[in-house]
Amino acid sequence: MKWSKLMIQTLREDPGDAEIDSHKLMVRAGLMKKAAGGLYTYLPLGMRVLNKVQRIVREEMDRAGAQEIVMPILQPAELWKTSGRWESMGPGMFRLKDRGAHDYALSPTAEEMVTDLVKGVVSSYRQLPVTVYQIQWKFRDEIRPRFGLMRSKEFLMKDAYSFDVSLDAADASYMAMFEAYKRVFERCGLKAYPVEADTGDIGGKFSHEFHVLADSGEDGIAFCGGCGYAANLEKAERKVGNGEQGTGNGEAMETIPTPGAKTIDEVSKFMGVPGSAFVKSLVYLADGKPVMVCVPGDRDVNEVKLRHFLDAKKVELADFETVLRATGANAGSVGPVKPADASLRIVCDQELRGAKGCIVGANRDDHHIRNVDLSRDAKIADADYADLVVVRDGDVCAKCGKPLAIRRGIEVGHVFKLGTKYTDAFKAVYKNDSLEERTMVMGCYGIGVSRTVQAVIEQSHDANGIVWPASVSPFQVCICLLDPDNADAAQVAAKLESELEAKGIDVIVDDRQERPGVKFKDADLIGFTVRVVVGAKGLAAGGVEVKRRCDDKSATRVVPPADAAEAVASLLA
RNA sequence: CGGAGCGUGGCGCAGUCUGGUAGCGCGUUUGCUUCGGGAGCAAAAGGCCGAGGGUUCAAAUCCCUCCGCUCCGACCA
Repeated sequence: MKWSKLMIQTLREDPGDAEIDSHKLMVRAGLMKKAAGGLYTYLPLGMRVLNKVQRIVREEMDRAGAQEIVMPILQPAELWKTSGRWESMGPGMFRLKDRGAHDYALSPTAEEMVTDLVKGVVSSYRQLPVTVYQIQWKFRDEIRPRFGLMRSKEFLMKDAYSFDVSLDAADASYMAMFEAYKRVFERCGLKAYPVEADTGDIGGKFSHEFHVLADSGEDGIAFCGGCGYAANLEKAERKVGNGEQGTGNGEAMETIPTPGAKTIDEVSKFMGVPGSAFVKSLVYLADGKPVMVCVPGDRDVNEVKLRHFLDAKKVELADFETVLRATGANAGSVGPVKPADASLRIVCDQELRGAKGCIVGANRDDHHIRNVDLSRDAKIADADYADLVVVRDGDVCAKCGKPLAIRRGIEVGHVFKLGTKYTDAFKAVYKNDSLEERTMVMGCYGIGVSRTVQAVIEQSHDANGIVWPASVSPFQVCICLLDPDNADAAQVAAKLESELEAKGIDVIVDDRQERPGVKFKDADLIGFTVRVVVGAKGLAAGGVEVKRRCDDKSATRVVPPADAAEAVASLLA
């Protein structure tokens, strides 16, 4: 391919609206161009990368036994109403009407449609298991699109769905996808870590996310250096002893005025006591019902854990009026000791079990109580102590007791063991060998294909530009033809191009009438895996220069033109 | 949804406070010189200054409304 024939536009300056390196580089290197907020056009170079990632995904899905299909993006509301997600997806789903005023969604995912599909095709256990997948554009009305392809309104996703005869049988389908995902990311040149994750709105039994570590990542992940445990902060657990909170020795409670001090921080300063001596008390609404949640004063509530513990569909902080009614005080002065509503359920983080000498809100505006012994002074059921906080750096791993480290990650893939949430809703059943009807068991598996492209860049770039792994580089090789008007040089470049193509290596020849510096800068910026410099000066000195993008200048090798193709191939191997 | 900032040739920005009819760098075009890490000189093209309304003799600049983009936040008491 001749550079002069491709629509390539590189920019010398960073785009004004990009924050993170990978986003800036995608635009500067001419891989994509913003079309509107959260919407991008893939330019020829970016399209080549997207296609290469797709090819890898297809090969690994096929190898794992999944079958490719493609389902409509435009999906009738009825499907979504069957699962209940027409309501529960809320404003995150794009909706529109056809001319007959029928409601449709732009597919943000496709559990409903695929379940409806398989229900109509599979009727016997003999047809199971089956896993289908598609690579299709997905639409989500994100609250705040950002970071280029990391969170956009429209994105390319590979979504796969498995159907099995039983929960146990589904494990094999799950593991096949799990292994396929590891290979996909490895082949894309990515270090991606599987981490335990919450299943979120999609529902289901258990799941793993695949994360690429990056400071710009939107998720927090807890890693254990001891046993390898890795989990999203939404789910990560820690081990605690009992009664670590406070240092009391049975003194009587004492109410003290704390005028104007609302936050733990303020009260802590006012009283000259560290935040960890406090019990932070929050009033939540769990499916509309008020619950008080108590955690150590220097800890944050993990709302996902709370929701699971309360077995609620939705938990949210209560409004001020509810707080007042339940406790008798306004937010900032509430606590577990004798709230106004004596029947208010109080749940506590496990660390508070047996805690003595704590400071809590007094349920009276601008007052706190100290010397509180939770088991003596508050009405908390024994079963209402649970792990309810967000873990932090240095917490103790629940599995092995070693310290946890917190990192940021970009979620590039997610595998779920779904169970029967959708197959129940759609009555997707098969007949077993006794002619009895059984509900199929599902799994679902996603890879953010477009996000993966950007994650590769986020993980692999330097001050000069992108450093593509060979497997997804827009062109594996760039031949910088420094003297396009020099017949010898042009001929050497053309011959090398065809030799490389004969080896199945894709190559671009920079045949532009540009000075060498411009060509080098652009080659570094776009980041082609191997660069070959063909120039009259070099040829006169005996050869062409071959170098990998990831190597520094000192690694440049000069080889005779006849050996160049072989030298390039060995660098790509 | 709340807060903040921004919208000026293809890209990055100045000019807005203190109104007087638009400028810089990059890119583009042409010519000459140059030619191994983003060349120099000379000439040139390209902008209803986000949209609408208002104030004024006069608006990129002041006022109002709307639209778009970016960032932060969405109540951890």
